[in-house]
Amino acid sequence: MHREFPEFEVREKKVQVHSLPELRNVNGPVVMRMAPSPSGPLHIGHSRMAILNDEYVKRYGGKLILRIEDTNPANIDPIAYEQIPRDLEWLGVTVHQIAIQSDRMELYYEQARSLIAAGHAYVCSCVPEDFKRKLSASIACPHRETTPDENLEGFQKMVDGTFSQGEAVLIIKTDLSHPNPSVRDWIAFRISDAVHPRHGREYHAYPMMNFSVAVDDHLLGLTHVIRGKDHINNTEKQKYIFSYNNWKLPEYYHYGLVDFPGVILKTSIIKKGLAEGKYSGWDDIRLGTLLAFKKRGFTPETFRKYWIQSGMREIDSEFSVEIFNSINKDLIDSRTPRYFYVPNPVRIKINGGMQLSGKAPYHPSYPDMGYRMYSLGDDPSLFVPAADWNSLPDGTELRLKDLCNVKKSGSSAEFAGTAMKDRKARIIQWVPENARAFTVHKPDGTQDRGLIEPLAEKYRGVAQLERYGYVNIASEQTGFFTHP
RNA sequence: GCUCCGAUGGUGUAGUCCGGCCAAGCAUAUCGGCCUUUCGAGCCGACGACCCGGGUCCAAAUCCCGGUCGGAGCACCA
Repeated sequence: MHREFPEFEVREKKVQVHSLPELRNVNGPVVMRMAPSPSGPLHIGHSRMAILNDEYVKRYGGKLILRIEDTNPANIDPIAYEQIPRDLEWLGVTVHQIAIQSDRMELYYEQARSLIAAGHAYVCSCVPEDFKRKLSASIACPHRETTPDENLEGFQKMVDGTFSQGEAVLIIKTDLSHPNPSVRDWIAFRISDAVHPRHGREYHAYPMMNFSVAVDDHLLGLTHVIRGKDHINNTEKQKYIFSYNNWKLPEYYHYGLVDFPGVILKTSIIKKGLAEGKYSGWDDIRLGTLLAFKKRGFTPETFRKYWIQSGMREIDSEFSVEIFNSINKDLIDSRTPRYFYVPNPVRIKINGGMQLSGKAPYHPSYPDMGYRMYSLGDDPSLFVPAADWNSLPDGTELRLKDLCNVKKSGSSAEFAGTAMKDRKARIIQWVPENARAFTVHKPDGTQDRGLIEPLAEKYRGVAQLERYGYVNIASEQTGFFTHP
């Protein structure tokens, strides 16, 4: 359109504003929560729930409650009580209050008694198979007609340990003809003999998630609940508790499930691997834990950007490593120094050179970061990547980056000046003879062994190893691969 | 099987509630160009999508019906 006067063309750069939709019914501050089960440290899957809730609390003001749902004593790893808050802190998630469910047992008992007294719950001692059979046929079990007094007495026996594991459960009456059989008369309490890491054997009757969640969502004053789609049916069940008590329902949102191809997230698998010595720890970089991403040098802001960009719709999706890496690269690149690393090195001698010296910027876009200077002397030897060297036919001219041109001649190289003349020549990295052995551990469990330039010795943190990738340098000899 | 939900380019999404400004925006990937002593960054360009079939309407990605495909849940896990 403005071809003739391109300088007058006003180009408005559209800034991508990926923001989350407004929540319904926000009147003043919001109260939200995240509720991981304490089976281990948080992984990337949890980070979505944490970030989304945190984003909204920060947008509207209010508070975010971390609720640790430790009501199944058989599935608790004590490490979680400490590690989950640390993981959240690293993510930049602001937790205003922590509620540990196993410390709130009396509240659940109280609510249970009140529902029993009102005739909304009953103690059932049917064998599970019978119970299920009856429910699927929409038939009431005989215990459903027990009087509130008898049920209160029965519940007391569950609580004080007169009944033992498996002998009785407390059931919430719902609707026996509900189309979804799992919503019909669901279990609110069961008895567990397992030792609870915080309370030992103090309690026998433990609330099921649907009961404690409903009670807490109300008592803690939740205004909005954001959680995964896998909870849609649970929401349905929990609504009965709200309705029996005439409690105001929070606004519910359920985001779609994310498939993380090839990422190891399941705590059961991780624990098995840890026990077998297959993984070095919860931060083993083959895992999808936040600890592992941290170790690889990812910045927490990457998680936030990624999940905001993914939105909150109910569509299931596949996690895009590509986009995740790209976000991280964009965030870290400008403050990441450059170094030379030569994986699988081959030694070459440069003939005909004079006093060779190298001068390479720490960051080409930021000269103020300085330069790496190397004096190599006459006819020096150095190392280059075998993959590059061997793929070039004899006689090819190539450039050793920030050093000089050479012409390949067997296993040595003829000096070919220092001027940039052939812009098409391949430019490769190199390291001097006194380079150090350096191993890069990669998330697929493999390692690359090679040589890193001496000036990287003191550096710790993520560096861009030119033409190789971003690596979190952890020690003089080892680094963890971040991404290409 | 039953209940519920969803479907926009290779990938991730915006738009769908309240139909028209959407011959569909952004990001990422790929390809090409510029720049650059990195296969990094930056800039420019190209590529590429509304699941299918009906219906309503002046007008449908958006509403309705049917189909297909995919997902979640399914009862002493959370």
